[in-house]
Amino acid sequence: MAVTIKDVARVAQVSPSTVSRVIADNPRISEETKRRVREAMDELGYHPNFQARSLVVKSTKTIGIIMPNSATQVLENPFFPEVLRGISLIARENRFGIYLSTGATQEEIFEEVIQMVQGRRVDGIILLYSKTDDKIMKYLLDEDFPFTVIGRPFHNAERITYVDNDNIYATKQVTKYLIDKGYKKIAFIGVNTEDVFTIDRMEGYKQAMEEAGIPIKEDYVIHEKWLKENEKEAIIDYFFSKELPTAIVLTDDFLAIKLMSIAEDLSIRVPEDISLVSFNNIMLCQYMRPPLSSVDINIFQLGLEAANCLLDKINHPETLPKRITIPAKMIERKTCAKIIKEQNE
Amino acid sequence: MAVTIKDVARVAQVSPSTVSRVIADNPRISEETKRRVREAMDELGYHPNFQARSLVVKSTKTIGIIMPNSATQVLENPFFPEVLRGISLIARENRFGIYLSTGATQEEIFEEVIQMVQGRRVDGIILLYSKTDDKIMKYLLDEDFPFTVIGRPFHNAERITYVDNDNIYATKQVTKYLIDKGYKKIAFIGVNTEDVFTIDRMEGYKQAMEEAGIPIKEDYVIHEKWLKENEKEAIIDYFFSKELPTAIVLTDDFLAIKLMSIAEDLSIRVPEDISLVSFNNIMLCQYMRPPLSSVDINIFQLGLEAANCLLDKINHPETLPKRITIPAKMIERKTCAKIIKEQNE
DNA sequence: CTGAAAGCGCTTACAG
DNA sequence: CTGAAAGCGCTTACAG
Repeated sequence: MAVTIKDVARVAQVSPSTVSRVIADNPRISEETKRRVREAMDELGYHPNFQARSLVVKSTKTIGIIMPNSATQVLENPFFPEVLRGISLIARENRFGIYLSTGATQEEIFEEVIQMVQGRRVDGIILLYSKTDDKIMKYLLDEDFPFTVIGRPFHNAERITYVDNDNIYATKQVTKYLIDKGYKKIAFIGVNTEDVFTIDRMEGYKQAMEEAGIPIKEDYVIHEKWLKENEKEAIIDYFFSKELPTAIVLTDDFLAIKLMSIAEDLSIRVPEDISLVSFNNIMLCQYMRPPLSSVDINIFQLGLEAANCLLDKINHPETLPKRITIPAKMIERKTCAKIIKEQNE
Repeated sequence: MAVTIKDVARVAQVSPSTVSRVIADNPRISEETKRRVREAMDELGYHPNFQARSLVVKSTKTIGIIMPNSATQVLENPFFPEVLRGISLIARENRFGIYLSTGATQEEIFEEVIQMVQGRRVDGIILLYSKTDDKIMKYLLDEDFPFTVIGRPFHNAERITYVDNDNIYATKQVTKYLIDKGYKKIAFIGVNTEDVFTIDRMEGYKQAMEEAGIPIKEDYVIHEKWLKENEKEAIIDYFFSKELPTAIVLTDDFLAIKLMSIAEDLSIRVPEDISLVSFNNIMLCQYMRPPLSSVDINIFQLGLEAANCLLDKINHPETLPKRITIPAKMIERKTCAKIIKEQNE
């Protein structure tokens, strides 16, 4: 059986209370007995039992991380490991552990969240995504449980601490960049009604277009599913059924990479025939040919700050909700042509 | 404060013991009182406290996952999310939670492992990697703590349950495939002395070459670092300082993708001038141009089986160590030329 | 400076 | 079929 505080007490010839106090390095214990107790601990190979400690101090020193549902392939995206790396850094520095959700559907995940908070498995939660329709945030808010979200909450944002890029602004800038080069036939690929960040990015695209006085063609705003789920043939048909855009803003590098491969098959040249800018700046962007221009959203930083905010909330429950904005920066590579001049039809 | 078993007992007019028994669905409790207790639980919104339960039953219902150290960029690799998806599936089915390591260095990770097992934070551990030099496995073995590894343990393999591909065999097949096409100047990129799987893959390469009677040129066996860490210029120099291989086996898709981009810059054509096969078959392979031939190692399955084995070990501590081999299968795409005939120099 | 006692929220023999 | 009691391994007032 594992060695407990009692065993140590016996060997060190003190009471269990005293052993507990030297673990906490209580200043009221004499150096002499601290030494003796520590010796005993080493001798026996004592390690405190976490469960027991948690039970009495009512803190688990672990943070729960809710991933997007693993049934989809969102996880193929390097976003996830990178954000985890940021969170890990802070967790480790503060000696917190990480407890991960495993649910495959929204419903399962919701159940897990309830388990985590009611079962006192974690001290706080980081939501790795923000959906337009999600019971979790509301639940957490109602329970007044510490949490933080990566992305902009669709509801109750003013009551929630979250960290996000300014997606509207960033996409506006990117679109402007294209407009300034002279493009007018600019499409936007990758909205979906569930993910708030895609909605924000679309909004930024629209604002830039409007400010430039370029009318937005409805079939230039394209749902993420269209590129993700369609067979190559369907996409090709689409491309040839209407006037091709000359530049495209995409919400995700993966979409851009898929599109580039299709373009190549169709002998549509990037950037000569069509310019591309996407988001996330995954490592692979630089290895594409041509190398892909992409907005670096600082995923690591997103995770790091989310963890920081959460710990802050856990340690100071009264801190007010706040928003942290992580800068995003376009990395120019070779998928956008130089200045061109385009007629508006 | 959270509602406890006592609160439920009071409302349902039974003893706490009885409430505990209806939670466990003990058959000795009458349906009538079960109903009453459950009503009380619903009414109060009762959820069992996990810490307390763990403490007495001495089981945490959570498995620890040890990731490779997050200081490096290994995590950029989609291997990780995918293996996690497999583990999650099994964990969830068995109502186990997942506790994740956060360490950035080998030493930190080792400390964490000790915490996990001594602090009774987890019931068992899955090691996501196998290194040639690693104290963790030895420690776990000495402690007789349930664990499972993904990859082949370099030491004590006969005493450890692990799941792996047959990397030697798989690489041998791939190399043979190239040899059968008529290649002789075949290089191997991506060994490193730390990761057992790269050593196994190199071994397979060597065996195939030897069996075909093709002498192995030393500078055709190339360390992973060479491609990962060098600047483009250094790599270019290297390529032109010696006779170019006509085919290359790479241990990882990322290496292949990087190499393809460099080749394109040098106007070395794939597959006309140089054929390529790599490992992992990440989603992006199909979007490369030309689409990259790669060995599908079934990452999801690797995770799933590792979790299965671990649960088996947790539930039946006496089960003997075993090895599970997950099949690997080369997905032929367009990076290997058709039959050619090559002179051996 | 240190110890005895109570308690965190559960489970599980033991008894009836 | 159900309850009282002891205990899991800790921490922390309270007392001295």
